Amino acid sequence: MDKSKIKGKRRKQILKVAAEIFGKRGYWKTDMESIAKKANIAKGTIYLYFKNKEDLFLSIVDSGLTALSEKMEEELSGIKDFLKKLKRSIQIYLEFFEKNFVYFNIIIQENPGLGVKVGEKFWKEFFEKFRKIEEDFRKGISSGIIKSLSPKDAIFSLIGTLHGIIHQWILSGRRYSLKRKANIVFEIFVNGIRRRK
Amino acid sequence: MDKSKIKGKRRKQILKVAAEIFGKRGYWKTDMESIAKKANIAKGTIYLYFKNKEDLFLSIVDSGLTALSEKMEEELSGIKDFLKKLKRSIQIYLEFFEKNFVYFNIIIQENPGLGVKVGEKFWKEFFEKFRKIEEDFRKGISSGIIKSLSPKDAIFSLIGTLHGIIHQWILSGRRYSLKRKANIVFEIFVNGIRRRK
Amino acid sequence: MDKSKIKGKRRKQILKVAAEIFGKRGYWKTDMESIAKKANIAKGTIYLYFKNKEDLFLSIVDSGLTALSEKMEEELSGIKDFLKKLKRSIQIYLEFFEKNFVYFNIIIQENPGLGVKVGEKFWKEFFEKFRKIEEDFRKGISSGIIKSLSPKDAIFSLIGTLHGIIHQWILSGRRYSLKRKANIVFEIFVNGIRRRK
Amino acid sequence: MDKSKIKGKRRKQILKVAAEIFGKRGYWKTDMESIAKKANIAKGTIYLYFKNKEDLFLSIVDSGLTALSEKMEEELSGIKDFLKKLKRSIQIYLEFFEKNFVYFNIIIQENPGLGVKVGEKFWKEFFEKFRKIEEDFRKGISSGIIKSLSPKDAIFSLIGTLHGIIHQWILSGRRYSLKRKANIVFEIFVNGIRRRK
DNA sequence: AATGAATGAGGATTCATTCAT
DNA sequence: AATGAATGAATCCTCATTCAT
Repeated sequence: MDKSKIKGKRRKQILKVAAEIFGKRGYWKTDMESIAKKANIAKGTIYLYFKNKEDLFLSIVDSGLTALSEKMEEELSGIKDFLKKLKRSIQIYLEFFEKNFVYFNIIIQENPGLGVKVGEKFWKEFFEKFRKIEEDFRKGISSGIIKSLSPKDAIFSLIGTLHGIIHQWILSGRRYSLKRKANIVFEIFVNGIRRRK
Repeated sequence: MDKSKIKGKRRKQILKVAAEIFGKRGYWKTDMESIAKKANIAKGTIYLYFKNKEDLFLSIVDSGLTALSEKMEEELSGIKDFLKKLKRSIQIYLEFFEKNFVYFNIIIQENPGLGVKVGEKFWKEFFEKFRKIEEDFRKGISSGIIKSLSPKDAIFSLIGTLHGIIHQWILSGRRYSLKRKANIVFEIFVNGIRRRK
Repeated sequence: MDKSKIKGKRRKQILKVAAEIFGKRGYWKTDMESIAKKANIAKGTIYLYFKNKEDLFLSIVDSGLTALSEKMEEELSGIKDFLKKLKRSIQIYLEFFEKNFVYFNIIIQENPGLGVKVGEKFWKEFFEKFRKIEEDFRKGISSGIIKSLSPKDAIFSLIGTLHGIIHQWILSGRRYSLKRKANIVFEIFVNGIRRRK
Repeated sequence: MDKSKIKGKRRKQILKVAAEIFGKRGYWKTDMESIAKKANIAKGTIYLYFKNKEDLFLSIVDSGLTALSEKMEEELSGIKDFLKKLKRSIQIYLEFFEKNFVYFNIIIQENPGLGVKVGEKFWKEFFEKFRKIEEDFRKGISSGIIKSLSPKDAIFSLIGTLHGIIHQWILSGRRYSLKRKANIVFEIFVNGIRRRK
């Protein structure tokens, strides 16, 4: 393994450990010392890979958003039918946070009051990448499958619904399978937007 | 005006000022000094009314939740019809956060990493008080008005949808009337849960 | 004693203690903890009176320069004769650093590499206030008492000579009276080292 | 070229680069990383040639003092006449710092608060080597050329005057030739500022 | 009750130095 | 000899909380 690979590995190791702690304690209750200790490295080493605490945190957010984005891109590219695409999106979303539930706190809830607001970052960047979904909604509307409503309203409602369901799952102690809830979200959401004759 | 009333007044003044700053800067970026200054009192005075920073913050959360609860209790008591009640609930919810939008950050988004988690507090306490809604859902199901689904799923979906819509409103710079969105939320949510023949 | 007086006193106490330590160890080897300890106060207290370490240091420089300036202003105002004035200036200068010799390190030698360079500050600000000396030199030249040479060259030579003498005094362990050297400096500067018949 | 020569070369290269940075930023604001980068070597390599940062710095001081000493030794050996010797000394001194002005900061001004004080080192070592000058002064006195004054006072005054002039030159942005000031220094020092009829 | 000066634990960050490769 | 990743001691500064007045 060459050096750059090792460097990448170390970086990832820090990201992983830090995500776990940030996810558990939140940005402000997490100190660099804890991350270093858990990663079995010295405090200073973190600063070789990340400019500062904020940079480390935002790198986690970024890597999370990127992972989710890529997963979606990859899985949805082949699906043409709007409703099937929607259903698969919901599944992927829930699967992702079931598997990476620490990211839910980090990406969605955490509001570190930094220069960049993470919540904002999520809502903006995520939808930047998924402007296609907005496009899909538009097509769905024009094809008569779904009601004539603002695509933005629809998307924010959907994401909101998903977050509500994830929240419930976390509060209940994550004792059931989150991705099984995909059907319910789909059912509630779609039969609300589906046009009836 | 007797002393206890004055004391109550001073307390409320602090709560109000603190809510504003917490709402703007978040829990961790807010310092007691700023609150004292904005309230034109000495730092030490805050500690006569609140045990510590956390207590002050949670008192704001409480007062917010109480205000919202009371408003709902008051407005919904006379309504019998489930769908009308639901619609009014949505309206009140949106009206409340349009008027008190700083509370959205405080009650919903802020995750101070304190002993008591605020998000948790919200989802738990709020629904504690609104167990009635769950009851209403049950009735709605048994009367055949709505589909047979878990009341919890339904409520979390609804609240999630509402938060999504509020989020969108905040990100857009609060440039439109939030309560006008009540119809859309109702439409999306209800026509999803309404049973069709 | 009213509060502002007490506050002024505390400030001066910190300045005094800090000057001593900065003078002994230099800017970079001095840590805030040491100053606090020697002043019998908490670290944080220093920050109530000074924005940061740099501010504290520059305040010392300022207070030193001001004290020296005021002393000179006060003592020289009544003297008309150029050579007498010059002699008195030399005496005051040497007396000042004999009494406040820690300031010699701080004001003259220390080069903390801060935004404001202290040496520069000294040479500039000090002479700003003593532009009169330059004026006096000009008069001395036009009246034929002294040679026709650049006043700036003369002043820098004089100050340089004084610093050389102070340096020698410090290196020798300050075992003799510095102000007794005033005559020698005056003699060398005014008449030179060459013997006249 | 044999190995020891290469080693000497590498050492000199580091000294040169380090002198430049130390001269510009001062001891404390200079970090080993910057020196390594500018010298196109690894940080660790510096430690093969110098024990530590302090050693590197003091080596620069030494090399500077040695260069100046050797230059003087070389140029003054043939001159017998005291005043001519004095004049040439002044010229060499100014020439040296005009050419190597970064050394002025390093040798004269910098006060790193190290175990060995550089200023002290300068005044002591330099005069150690130039005890001859003291001897010359003594001869000058006994031959009646110069006044009967303490040779130490005279030398410290001279060096002080020179430093004042160099300081002025640096503050003015080094926009004129420093060695041209040799005459003025000589004139002031030897004959004083008083006009003779 | 109110004040605000004082406290000091806590935490981010830097950087000289080491050492395995 | 050379490297540069890793170390961790050192240090500045913040801010919630206390308490004498």
